[in-house]
Amino acid sequence: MSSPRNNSSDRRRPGTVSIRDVAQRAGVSIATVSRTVNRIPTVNPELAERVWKAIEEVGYLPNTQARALVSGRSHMLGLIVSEITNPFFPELIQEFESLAVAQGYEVLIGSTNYDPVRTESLLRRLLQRNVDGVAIMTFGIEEDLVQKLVEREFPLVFVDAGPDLPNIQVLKVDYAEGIRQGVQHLAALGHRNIAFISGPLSQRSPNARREAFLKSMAELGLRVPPEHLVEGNHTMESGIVAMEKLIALETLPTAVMCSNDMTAIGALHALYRTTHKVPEDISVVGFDDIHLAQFMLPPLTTVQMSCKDLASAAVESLRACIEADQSKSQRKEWPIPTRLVVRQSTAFPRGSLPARVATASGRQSA
Amino acid sequence: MSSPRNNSSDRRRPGTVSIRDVAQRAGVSIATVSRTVNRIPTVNPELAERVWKAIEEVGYLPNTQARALVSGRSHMLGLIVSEITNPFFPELIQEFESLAVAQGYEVLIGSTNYDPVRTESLLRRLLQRNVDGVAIMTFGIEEDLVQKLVEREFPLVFVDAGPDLPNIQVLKVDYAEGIRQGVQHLAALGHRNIAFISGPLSQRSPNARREAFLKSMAELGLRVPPEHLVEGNHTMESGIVAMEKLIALETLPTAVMCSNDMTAIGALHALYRTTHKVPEDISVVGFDDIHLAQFMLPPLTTVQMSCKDLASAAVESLRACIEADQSKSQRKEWPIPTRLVVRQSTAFPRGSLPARVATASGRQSA
DNA sequence: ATGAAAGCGCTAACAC
DNA sequence: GTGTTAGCGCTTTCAT
Repeated sequence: MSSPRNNSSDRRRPGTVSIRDVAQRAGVSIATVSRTVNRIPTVNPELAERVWKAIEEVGYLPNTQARALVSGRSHMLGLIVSEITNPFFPELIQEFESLAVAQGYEVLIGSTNYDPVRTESLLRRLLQRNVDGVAIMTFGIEEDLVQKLVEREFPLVFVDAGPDLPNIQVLKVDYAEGIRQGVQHLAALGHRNIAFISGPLSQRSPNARREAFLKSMAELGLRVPPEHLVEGNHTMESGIVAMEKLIALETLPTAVMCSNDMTAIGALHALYRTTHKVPEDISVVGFDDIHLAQFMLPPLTTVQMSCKDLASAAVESLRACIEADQSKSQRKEWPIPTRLVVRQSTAFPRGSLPARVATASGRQSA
Repeated sequence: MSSPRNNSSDRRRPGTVSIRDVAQRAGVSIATVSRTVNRIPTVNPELAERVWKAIEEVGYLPNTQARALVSGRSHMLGLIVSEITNPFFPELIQEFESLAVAQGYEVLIGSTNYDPVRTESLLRRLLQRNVDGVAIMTFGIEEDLVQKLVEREFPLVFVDAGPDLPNIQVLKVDYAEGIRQGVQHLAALGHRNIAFISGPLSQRSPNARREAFLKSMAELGLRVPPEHLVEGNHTMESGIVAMEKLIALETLPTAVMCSNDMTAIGALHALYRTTHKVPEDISVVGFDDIHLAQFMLPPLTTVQMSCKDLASAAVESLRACIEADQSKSQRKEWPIPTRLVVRQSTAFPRGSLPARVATASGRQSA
């Protein structure tokens, strides 16, 4: 009658206790322990008490892997970003993680680094790990790579755009409105000559931002000469390069709208190396409102795309998708609002009456 | 004789194929499939061929959870950082992740946000997920929280310091040398009046840096008045506050050494708001060499503590620990070197002969 | 209400 | 060399 299993044998890590240890200690079956842990209401309160006590005593922690294996749900979420060193993402990740953990999910983070090979292997890893859902927050990913996830009907959430399929959620950032907020702000200050530094136009979201800029300008009846449209790639370095191109122009625009904050920060740096002062000679507006923006010199006026909104919509939509009856889950779009945050990188264009007033009152230079 | 198991039943995700599907398709047993996948050399090449073909055809991906359950190894590594939004960490994470993935490990990232409650739950999650090892890169964590990990003999790697136990690896950053490099650089330029902005002194590593500063100054026979020792908390905000305290002093030091880059960046900001110019009036040195440092205005002179070195030592030591015979794994220290990166936030103190020369040659102002 | 037992997908003895 | 089988730790019928 002796049990063939020896609890302290095998490759088990020392100190690891299983459900059986708890059952034995509490003098109940493992089923009862399982039910107690999962708070099934039918367990006798007295037994439950004993079980909890035993759990405490032996330091039992349910093994997530085993749970996942039998339940078919891993309680892990995949989060795919383009590049973790881009300051926009850590803030998003942090928020996403907090929310996910609060809902009982673990997060597997992967960055594509814009490398399709890396992305492919990343997706395979997520599949093998059996994540319950994946948030693809890369602002541009090759659609065919996502094919496998789609086939297996993984709940998926995209930013901006995604295949038109069931089980897919899309976070729609209102670029049109966000960019318009920036442009209108500049126009309201009196700017007519506004340049735009875009992100990589091979991607969807940067493209949407550029289109939004052109549309906003057209709405105001403002012309945008082609040389005022410079392509960057959303890095600070590319912002520097792009701004240098603008500086080399015969006539400097009086304001620059940027596709994201890092670009704007690059522009600020390029300008710092010249005699042009921000905002006196030229105004700069960013997009994203990353943490850094408020600490720039001068603090950056920018359009806020709330990380919190983005992250919470992502987690929420995935959770809904996962926990809903599979059959009735369907594509849904979640609007993500934007708002203008006015700081000190924008001002009236030099030479306008309000600018002179501002100058007279000491705003001009430190 | 009909199989009781129906492959397309249950909660299994559509498109999921198991080892049995492959076995059936290839006309072999599941054991042979397993052996093939795990590249056991004894399998008949002809059969292996058939198995690989079947795998390809049905799109089989081994289920990591099941593997982990039976093998006792999850192939997951925990990575604990203090705060993912601190720019130092994303770079570390990125490197750590790349290396871990290259070794076949997944990474579970957690940030403590300096919150013991959060940290506790984080550690519990890692335990439940059965990670194979944990890197604690927080520069300061309550030791008793790590107790459970230690008990279960999880391979652990710490930065700077950790309990003196087997299975524990320690990454020793050579602060003494790093800080000395910074101080010597300043001294070589002619600075005698050097202040220090520290990190939170309740933590080990900031303390070590401060001690190193005092020692380096003493070595040079330089006195440090108490008001030149300001405590910050390694954030940009605290750097601003600390620098403001220094600015309020009767005589401004001619140079400031900072405990980390974010602090130094804060100092730069505080100075920007005044009439004091960097580096003409005051030199600033950071520590870490985060990505941002090179893009500051002016680019920050700093002491590099290589993320790559740190990450690779962490992954390598964990891997060694995990894959080694448990019995012979023992505490080991891994030295992490530092090196000075001279940029443009440091110069000769104003009034010294070389400074006048520099001024004359147009270095003074833009 | 509780326990026994059947698996979840896989690896590793153990037979042949 | 290959197949059979016993679990890994857990959840969940199905009896009782």
